[in-house]
This record gives sequence, C-alpha cells and structure tokens, in this order.
Amino acid sequence: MSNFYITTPIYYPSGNPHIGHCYTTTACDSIARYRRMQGHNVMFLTGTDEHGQKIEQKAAEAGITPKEYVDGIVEIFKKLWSYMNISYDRYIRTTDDYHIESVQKIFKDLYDKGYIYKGKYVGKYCTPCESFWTSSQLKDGKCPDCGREVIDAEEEAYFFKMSPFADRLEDLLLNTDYLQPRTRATELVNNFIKPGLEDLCVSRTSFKWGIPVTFDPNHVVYVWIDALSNYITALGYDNEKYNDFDTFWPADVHMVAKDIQRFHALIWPAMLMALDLPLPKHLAVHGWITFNGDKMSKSKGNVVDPFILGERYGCDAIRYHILREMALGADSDFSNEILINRINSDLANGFGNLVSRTVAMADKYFGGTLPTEREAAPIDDELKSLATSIVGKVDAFIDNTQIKQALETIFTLVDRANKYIDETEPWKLGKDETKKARLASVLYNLLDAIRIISTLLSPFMPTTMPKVWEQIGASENDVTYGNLSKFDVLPQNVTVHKGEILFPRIDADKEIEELNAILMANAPQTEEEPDFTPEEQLPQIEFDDFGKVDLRVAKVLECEKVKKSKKLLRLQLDDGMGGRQVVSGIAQWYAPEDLIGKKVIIVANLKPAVLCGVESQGMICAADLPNGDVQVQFADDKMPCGAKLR
RNA sequence: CGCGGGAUGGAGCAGCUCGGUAGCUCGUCGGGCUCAUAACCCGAAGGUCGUCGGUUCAAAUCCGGCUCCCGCAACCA
Repeated sequence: MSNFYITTPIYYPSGNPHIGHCYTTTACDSIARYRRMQGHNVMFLTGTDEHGQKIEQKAAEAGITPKEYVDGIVEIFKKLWSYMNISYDRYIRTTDDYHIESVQKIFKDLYDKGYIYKGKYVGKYCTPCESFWTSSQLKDGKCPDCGREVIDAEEEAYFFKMSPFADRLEDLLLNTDYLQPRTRATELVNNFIKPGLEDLCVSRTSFKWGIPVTFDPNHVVYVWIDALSNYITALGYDNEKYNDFDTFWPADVHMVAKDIQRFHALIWPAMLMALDLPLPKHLAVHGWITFNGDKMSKSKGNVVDPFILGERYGCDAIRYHILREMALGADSDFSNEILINRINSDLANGFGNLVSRTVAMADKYFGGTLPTEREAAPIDDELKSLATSIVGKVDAFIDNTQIKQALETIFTLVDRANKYIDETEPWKLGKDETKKARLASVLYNLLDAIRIISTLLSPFMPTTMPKVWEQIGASENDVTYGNLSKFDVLPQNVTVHKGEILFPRIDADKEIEELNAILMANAPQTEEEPDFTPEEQLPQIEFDDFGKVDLRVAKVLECEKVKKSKKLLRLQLDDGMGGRQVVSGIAQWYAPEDLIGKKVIIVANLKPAVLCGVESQGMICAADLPNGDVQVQFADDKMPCGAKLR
C-alpha cells in the first residue's frame, strides 16, 4: 500500500466560502477518495490561512479579536465541507499552536542558514494606506493604490533570498512535469525568473496579527513562510503534534487556482530548496469558475452560494457539475442554465434513469429477485468488455488529475448500457414466458454494469452512490476497486429494491427563474460593502494650495482604447486652450463612444506623465464607487470648454 | 516589436507532436420504442476548420504575414 498526499490551498477566511473554494476542495476530495478506493494510504489536507492585515482590519471593524473573527468563518468553512461531504483527513489552521511553533523554527532555520537576512524595505510609504511601495511599484512617484503623495521611508524587514534558486526553479518548471498543465511554465520563467528573481520580503512590522519572529519580536512572519509551510507543518515537520512527515512528504499533488500558481511554482519550491527538503511531485493548477462569463466578485453580486444550490439539487449534483465542467488549466463558466442542463442530461436522463428503469424491470418481471437461469447472447459481450475495461482508462486520467475526462469516460458506459436496453428489448422478453432466462441475463448484465458505474462514480458523488448500491442489491464487498475489472460480481439471485429517484429532473425554465430571483434577493445581502466608508478626509490645506489646482471643463473630442492596456483610454480633449491629450484608467467602465461629445472636469495643470507609452496631460475627475467601480464626473453641457472651477 | 495561449457546424470542446475520409457533448429537425425521471435508441440537417500566402500529389494539421479574443507582466495622472 503506497502513500498519497494531496492538499488544497489553505483558504483566506476574510469572507464566506463560495463555489470557487468548493471546486478545489471537491476536486481534491474526489482524487483522495479515488486513491483510497485503490488502496492507497491517503492524507488529504485542507485548512485556513488566518493571519494578516486584512483579517486584523475586518475583526477591528466587527469589534472582535482576530481570533474570534476567524473562528466564526472557519466554522462556516467546516460546515460547508461537511455539507459537501468532503473527506479531509486533517484541517490545519495557521493559528494552531503547533503550526506557529514550526513556522518560528523554519524562519530561524532559514535565517541561520543565511537564506533570510535583515534588510531595509527602502521605499516609499503612503501614510493613509499604511503601505510600503518599492520605487518600481510607484505610479509616477505616487501611491499606486490611492494616487497620493508618498514619503521616503524605511522599514526594517527580513528578506528571503530567491536568487540562489533561479536555475533550479527554471529547470523545475521547464524540464519536469511539476506544473500541470505546463502551458504557463514559460510565462513564469519569462516574467519572473529571467528578469532576475527579487528577494522576498518575509516579515512585517506594520501589523501585529501574525506569527512573531522569535529573535526579533517587533516582526511578524509575513504570509509566504507562514502559509506555504502549512503543507509540511501539518505533517509534523518541526513539531511534536504529528509524526507523518516521513510517511507523506513529498506531496503527490498540491492543487491550486491559477491566481496563486505563482507562489506555488516559485516561492514554495525555493523555500523547500533552502530547507533542503524534497519537492512536491505535482502542482495542479485549475482556472476560475466564472459566472455567465464574468469573474465572480462580491461587488457584482454574482457570487454563487453553494449552500443554496446544494439545498435545491443535492451536494452530489453540484459536485458532479463543477468536476465535469472544469478542465485543468482553463476557466470554466458557471451559469444556472449550464448547471441544470448538466444535471438533467447526465444525471437525471442518463445515469439516474438507467438505474430507475433497470430496477423497475427487475421488480416488475421478477418481483425484485432475479432467477438464476441464464441465457447469454453475443450482444452481451460488448457491454461486458467495455464495462470491465473502463477502470483502466479512468485510472490513467486520475493519475493526471484529469477529472473531467475521467467522468466522461465513466459516462460512456452509462450510454452503452442505455443502448443495450434498446438492443435487447427486455419489455418484449418479459411478455414471453419462454424468454425468462434471457431476460434475467439482460437485467443481470445491466445491474452488474451499474455496479461498476456506481463504484467508479462513488469518489465523485459519495452521497448518492450508496443509495444506488441499495437499489441494485450490491453489498459492500461487491463495490470494491478490485471488482471493477471483473464481471458477474453481483450474486446471481440478486434482489433489487426500488427506491427514491436519485436525481430528479429539473424544470429548467421555472428553475432558472427562481434561481435568478434568489440571486436578486441575495445581492443586497451579499454586497457586504453597502456600509460604504468614505475615504478618510485628507489633512486641511491652505487656500493657496487649492489655488494651485487648475480644474477646467473640457469636451471629449476623440476617444480610443490604448493598445495593449486593459484599463486605459486615450482621450483627445477640447480644453478651450488648444486641446490636449489625456489618458485615463476607465476602460473597464466606459466605452469610447460613451464619452465622445461629453464634457468632463480635468485637472489641467497636472504634470504630464507617460502611461503605456502614451502621454497624458492631466487627469479626468471621477468618483470611486463603493463597489470598486469608477464613475466619471460629467460637466453640464452648457459649460464652455476651458471654464475654470473654483 | 514585453511573454504566453487561442480562433473548428447554433453553443461548448476534441483532432494539430507523427500531414491523407472533420469527431464529441448539448441544441434543432425527423423516425423508433414504451421498461424508465415526457426519460431511452436510431437517423438527418448544419462547418470553404479566423484571414492571406507558401511547402506538398495531398494541410484543420507544417511554414510565414495579418486580424480578433483570452491570460501573465505592465498600466488605472
């Protein structure tokens, strides 16, 4: 029996879990269950990453301690995992004592080895944002977050040396199968390794909610070393709580979404290299679940609530849908239509109906228990050979973390079995007393095929498959991995039990309407940000200071997107003073034709800057909306171009 | 010329490494069947495989130019 270690990322509990968290966790759960079924000794780890400034702030807003805050959210995560029938073996919280102890040792160890050194975060500090920026991060010398002035400042900080590992990292990404899929390997190498890896800031003094650095208590360990090392501390690395490190490390699969690929592809291996530990075997990267083509975000109100969906269709239907829809690497679109179509066509019409009609016939023609007389026919062989050969194909897909393909493969047997019913026409056999033996053979073959299908599906839909086994009269000993390559496993005189409908067919139109209504109703609640706190007022200024700002009315004459930029629009303005060109980062919110002909307020005497190679002579006044959107302040059309505001 | 991926019947995808009848799922239409969750089975329509050019007896598949999309990086004055 070999060991198998699989992990999800540890999630950041700054808000409630959503369908995206569900995907990674469900995918890992399915693989973990499949491996267990195969007989592996499995360790499946998930958890939460509970430190950091954002948690500290959220807790402060709620008037509770950070620990109290994360305790509450962690409870919701765990409730969801129990609801989704997630079989994790261990749940790590970065606030657990043993993890804290290990991280402190790891930090010290890296320091002693010379990979961590104390340095200065030289940089620019934006007081309102309480953030440090490197000069390369600044936008034209100002804070990239808020655009305000920054001051020279230095913060003491510890750094982790990345550069010693550049060559090994490049090799890992380009010449091994560490990254799955490999498509973004060159991208990572070109963007981060080739320009030279920057040392990583691994401590902070600007907030307190973190693991203290033992030998320098002003510092707390910043996210990287704290969060990433969970994969080994949870096994007992550098702590006494567990003792599984030698058994399970290196990990077989770390599964992550593409937004944190970078950290798992570069920083984590570098840390392990520095610690002189073996590297994980695979990093499986999947895309995002988009909603009707849009990235999910709370402000858009399109966050899919797994609890609501699970309640309506059952957690296995949700599990099946996200696993079946998502290909490794690519994004997959989620919409109510796609979900319902999938449930109806695959689960209700395909598999559920197959079970239902088979069991119903056994019940109708034989009172539930098959007689043992048999009469085989050549047509049976095709079904049997497909049924017994399918496990090999599924194994291969699971080895490569290709869950979607694995499910597709299993469903080829569902289709074949449905076709077999048409070919053998058991309802005709049932009317002919001399064909009972043949009928028994047909139904038995169907039941045994369903036995194979349901066993193969059980890692993916662990809640429903036991119900299937009950219906087809399969015992625990029948539905083993070893029996997947055999036929004639169920007892010849098997007894079926008609049961509830496994996956009820959904009335698509009606359901979509209701779901949309729920989504609407939830939107205001989900939008946790209506408690819009306006930005803090800036320090008072003198009238003279205000007088330095030259605000003018200007009319947009031309407008076009700046090539190769996502956010920038280039506007040609009539400012009443000969015209000028301004670049503005509003392309996400305004199409060029929305602006042409409109009058806007500009800051006319702002020092010109070059953005994406285009010169901008001023800026357009716009308001930041609570949901992160931006709205341009249009001026009354009657105002003449060039008019000065004061 | 920052880096990478992609463009295939109405939708979503496979095929492209190793050139040779363009395949799958859903949808549409027609037929069959009636055991079953108005489910199942069969058949049909529908594609000049983004565009232009090249190599070849032969290109979705190889080579080059172009257009458009999507990621990453950058960028929100």
